[in-house]
Order: sequence, then structure tokens, then C-alpha cells
Amino acid sequence: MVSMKDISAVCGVSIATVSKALNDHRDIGEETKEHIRQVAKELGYSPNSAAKTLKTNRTYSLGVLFVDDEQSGLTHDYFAHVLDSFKRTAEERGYDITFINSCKTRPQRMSYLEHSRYRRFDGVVIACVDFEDPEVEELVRSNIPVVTIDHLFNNRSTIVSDNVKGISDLVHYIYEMGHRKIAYIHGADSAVTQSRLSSFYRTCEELGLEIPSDYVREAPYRNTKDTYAETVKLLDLKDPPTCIIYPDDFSCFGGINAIYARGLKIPDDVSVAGYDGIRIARHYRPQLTTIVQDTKRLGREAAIKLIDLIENPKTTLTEQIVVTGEVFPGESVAKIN
Amino acid sequence: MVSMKDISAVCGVSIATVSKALNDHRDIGEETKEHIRQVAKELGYSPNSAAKTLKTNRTYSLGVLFVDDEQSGLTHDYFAHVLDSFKRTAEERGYDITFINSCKTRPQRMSYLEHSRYRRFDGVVIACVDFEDPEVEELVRSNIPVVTIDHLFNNRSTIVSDNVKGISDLVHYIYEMGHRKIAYIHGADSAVTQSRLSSFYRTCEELGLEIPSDYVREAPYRNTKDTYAETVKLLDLKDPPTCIIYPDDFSCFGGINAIYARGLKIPDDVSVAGYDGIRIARHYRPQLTTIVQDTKRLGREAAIKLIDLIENPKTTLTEQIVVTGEVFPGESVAKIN
DNA sequence: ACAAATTGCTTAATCGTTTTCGTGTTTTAA
DNA sequence: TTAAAACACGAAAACGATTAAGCAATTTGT
Repeated sequence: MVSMKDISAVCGVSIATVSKALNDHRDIGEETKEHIRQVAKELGYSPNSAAKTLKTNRTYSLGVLFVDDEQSGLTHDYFAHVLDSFKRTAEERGYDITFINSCKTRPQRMSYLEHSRYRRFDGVVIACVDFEDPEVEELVRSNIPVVTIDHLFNNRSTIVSDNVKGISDLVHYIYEMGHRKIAYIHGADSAVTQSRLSSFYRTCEELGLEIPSDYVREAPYRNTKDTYAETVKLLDLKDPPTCIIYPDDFSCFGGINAIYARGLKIPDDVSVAGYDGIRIARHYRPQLTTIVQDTKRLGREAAIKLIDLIENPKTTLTEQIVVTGEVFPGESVAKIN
Repeated sequence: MVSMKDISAVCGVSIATVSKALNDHRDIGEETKEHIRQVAKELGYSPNSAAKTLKTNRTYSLGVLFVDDEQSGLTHDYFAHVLDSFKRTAEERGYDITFINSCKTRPQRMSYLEHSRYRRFDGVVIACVDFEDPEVEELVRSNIPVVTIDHLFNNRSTIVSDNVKGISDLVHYIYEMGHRKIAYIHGADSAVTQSRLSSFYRTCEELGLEIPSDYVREAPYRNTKDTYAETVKLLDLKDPPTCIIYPDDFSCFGGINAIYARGLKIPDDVSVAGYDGIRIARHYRPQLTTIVQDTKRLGREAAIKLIDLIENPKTTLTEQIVVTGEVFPGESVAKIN
């Protein structure tokens, strides 16, 4: 690997001069600069980020913690899109993306924080994890700039999708389509689930809907088997709902299958709605009624906020940025009455 | 940040001793080691990967180049799964994953190779890109260990899914279900497309099927609009096919919609088959007949091969590892006759 | 009991940069 | 003409680790 030393030798100048020339400092003569740049190119010089980092204590790389229980966040449509947008934005601004090692089985493994320190990440983004995990807590409480997605911590900036408005809009839409018997299979307990659920109750109350407790059930996110089972239970009720809201689009398919297995039609016999707006939702027939999350904006805002936090630690304020989704009407909720 | 220097000061030993103790060299006394480890923990010592890299010229990080034309590989279900598996395997073995910056719009951007050198990646994995791109070529021809996925280069190791067998198995399955009029909408030109297409022709020939040229059409991968249009054309033929194979599962939905739009039923009136085995294929009704790619194995093999290449450059041979997929029968191909 | 081997630690060089503080030369101002 | 300012560059320390070589002190073999 050719280094500045090699260039300095060829050019007959000091290493310091080479460094300054390549960084375009203004105390180097224009022709000297040009010559050095020329030689650097000819020799195939490649800067060494490790050396630069060692000196400047900046890596221009961001740690990403995107883990799911079983699944990695990568195979999670919603988070993959958020991450993609985050990555684009970060790269535009000169930062690289590295995953925080989530392999918990190695003997000499480091905690998330240790790993982040080891790699000297300039900042870290956290999403899609078990926020109860003490290791996550440790990371969040460290002095590393952190932005979290979809989970609020004390004193940390967060980008959250507006689950309250999302569910509220969805329920309103369903209500306006004429439904009065609306069931909600919500996801496993989490901050997101909490806000959606309480929004559901509140909205129903505002609309004057009486929701029997049987109508509110739980199933893990992105799990079709459990939503299938829960849907069966709903359909078995003496007074079954006319519309079922699912934890997310994917798990909605579990419910759809249960409904079809009964020989019922969607949306004629039973209406369904999902959440997230994954790509397939538009391409499925009937198109899924759902809340389309603005994943692009979520990722972008997270990156912008994090980089701002890194580059302007004094002036950047800790805030909660709320990103709203949108009702995608689709065709899976029928107009009734 | 506390460094080895701080530890050495507290322990009253030299920095070298600290380094050796923490790396468990055997020329340091057991009690000294223990003491140093203890103090390191107490002080909250964190190793500095940049310094280590500078000295050892090893980063234990792997570059990942996963870009699509418009989409990043991240939002591409197939590649997301491959990447996920790659990541897991690499992390188990102590390597971190960093994306090779694919943002082509920055003024002072580096080429893929420059970026890889800058970050001193120990190795690089390439998938899902435009392999014609001169920058990709440059990277592939460099002295950095490289593994490619689904594309063969001279003198480089590759992990490929067995497209020849995949299409062959699929056509055989369809044939055995009684179909004789099989159309194939293949993806845009690429090595993968080539091998699938020639396998299609060969298999049909072996089975004695006459495939009219009208039956073979092209549409971009993962594009439902174009498959919709091509499907319409197929259905408009005087002698339309009884089964249509699509570039992939996702684009298959475009065809499905076109078929439904005609008021036809699947698979009763027209049969369809996809490729990839994305998650939704199992959960859709009717379940999609498809070739399930072994993404887990693809990612794992790629990581293993790459790390082997890095750690045992002499003894590791350049090879092409072929990973076979499997027919998932599903319900979208009807039994006829 | 004495040379040889082992143990345990230190010294010092090095990796490739950045950056502060000089220093000599040239230009500008008065 | 001369002092001050501007310009161009260099010397050297520092960032935080690794590692070869060396050196006492201790243990081992005979």
C-alpha cells in the first residue's frame, strides 16, 4: 500500500506537506498541491482510514443495531426499508454503515456498547430490538450519540411513527365504511403496541363504539399462524366482527387464510386491515387496506438527526420526531349498509 | 477513552506488558495478567480497533456491495435474506459488516475499490449489482479477497444458485401436472437470466415440448406492471398457454392480477409459477408454486468462503459453489387432463 | 554446582496520519 | 529602505496499539 511517505519521497517534500496538500489546506502552494495530487494518483495512493481515525478520533461510520428476536431486522420488510433509507442518507453525507454485532453466542463477544466503542462509531441508531435488554439500555445511556427508532428513551432523540394517529385514522376509515363491529388483533406487548392499543380504545370510544373484550386479542407480529388461530376464534363468536385489524400486513395474511378456509369472502363477508403498507399489500388481490408507513422519511430523519447530533452536539436538541403514515384504502374493507 | 497507557500506569508495568496480557500471550505471568485484566475492567478500558488495524493491517471487517438499479439490495427480499445469513455467519466468526458506499452522487466520492481500500476491508462480497459496471470490474480484479454471489468471474470464487436445475425442476413439475403449453416470462438480461432461459429451452426440448416464440417474453425482475402487460399479451394469443412462469415471485403477482382482471381463475383457468420462494409465497392463497432458494445457505457459504480466502490465502481454492433450490409445489399450478 | 533453558518483563521501533509551532523567503505597507 | 505581514513549507510529537529483540532472574538438567 502506498502511503503519504511514498508520495513525499517522490515529490521531495515532507509528509506534512503531502497531508496538507491532499486535504487542501491553504498554506500549500497551488502548484505544489497539484503536483502532489498528480503523483498521488499515479502511485495509486489510498488514504488509510485507520490512521486518520487514530489521529482525529472520527470514524465517519455509524453503528446500526437492528435485531429481531428470531429474525434479523434485515428480513423485516418495514425495517429493511427504514434501514435502506437511513443508509442512503448517511452515505450522501459521507458516513458508512456498520452493523453492531448482534451475535450473542460467541465466547469473547462484546456488549453492544463495547463493540461500539471498539469500532469508535461516531453515532449509533437503534431500532427493532428488545428495548428491555440491559445491553441496549447500557448503549442508550452511554455518551455515544444515539437515535432510536420507534422507542422513546429519556434524553435521547427518537424518530417514531405516529401509531396513535395511524390506528385512529384506520379505525375512522373503517367506521366510515359502515363497520361497527371492529376487532383488533394487536401485536405482542411493546411501546408501539401500547400506543396503538390505547389509540384503538380511545378512537372507538370517541366514535361511540362498544368493543366487547372478546374482540381484542393478541398475536405476535409477523406471525401468520397465531393470527390464523385468533381469527378462527373471532369467527366463532356468537356475534363475530365485520372487520378485523391485524398487527401488521404480513400477519394479516394469516387471518385472510383463516377466513378463506371458512369459505368466506373478503371483503364481502369479512373485512380485514393490516398495518405497515408493505409492498405486497398493493399487489395482492384484494389490495390490503392498511396504514402505509413512511419508511423513507423515518430512515432519513433518523440519519439526519444522528449526524446533526454528531456534528453539532451543542446546538442540536433532543427531540421526538413524529412521522405520520397514511391510510391506503385498498379493497379489503367493504362498504356496508 | 482509557487506553493501555492508563492501565500500564496504574499497574506499574510497561504498555507492552499490558498488550500482551490482554492478548493472553504466554510470556506474561499469570498473576500479572489477572491483575491487568482486573484493572482494565475497573478503568473501563476499551480497545481501539483503529490502532490495532494500523499495526496489524487487519480490520476484521467485510465490505458488502449489494446494490440494485433503483432499489438497494436491502429491500430486495431474496438478497436481504442472503445478506442476513451472510451477516450471521461472519459475525459468528468475528467479522463485522460494512456496506461499500454505493452513493454515486457525491462530488468527492470514491470508487468501490477506493472505498474498500480506504476502509481496509479484509474481504468483500458482491451481489445483486450491475456486473458490467467498470467499478465492479475494478474491484473484482483487485487484490482484495472477493466472493461474488450469482455471477461468475474469472479467477474468483462464486456462490451461485443452481438456476439450471431450478428451472428444469420447475418445468418438469409443471409438465408432470399435465401442462404442455408453458410460457416463460424471463427477467432482464443477465447471467442468471441466461442460464435460466437456456435451461428452459433445453428442458422443453428434452420433454419434447414445442414452445412458440410468442411464449417467451421479457419483463424486468420484481416489476408487477410489466408482467401484467406481458401476461395480457399471452392471454390474448390465439393459443394461450396453460401455465406461465414468471421472473420471480414478486413479479408473479403482476401476472396474477392480469389473470384475475380477465375474470379467470388461478389455477383452474391459468396456472402460474414464480421463482425465489419469498415468504409471502407460502402465505398467499393460492400458495405460489415456486423454486425456493436456499438463501440461508447462499449467505453462509459466501461468508465461509470469503473468510477462508482471507485467513488461508494459500490453501483456499477458487471455486464455484452451487446451491440448489427446491420446488415448492404450492397450489398455483393445476393438475390437468 | 554450573551451564542452559525458561520465565517475565522492558525498550524501542513502527503502522499512517494530523497538527502545532517554527522558520526562511517573499511581498506589502509606510 | 525597512519593518510587518503573508506565504510555503518542514520538524516533530502524538494518536493507541503490536512485536521483535534484549535482559535479568529463576528454574532445570546433568
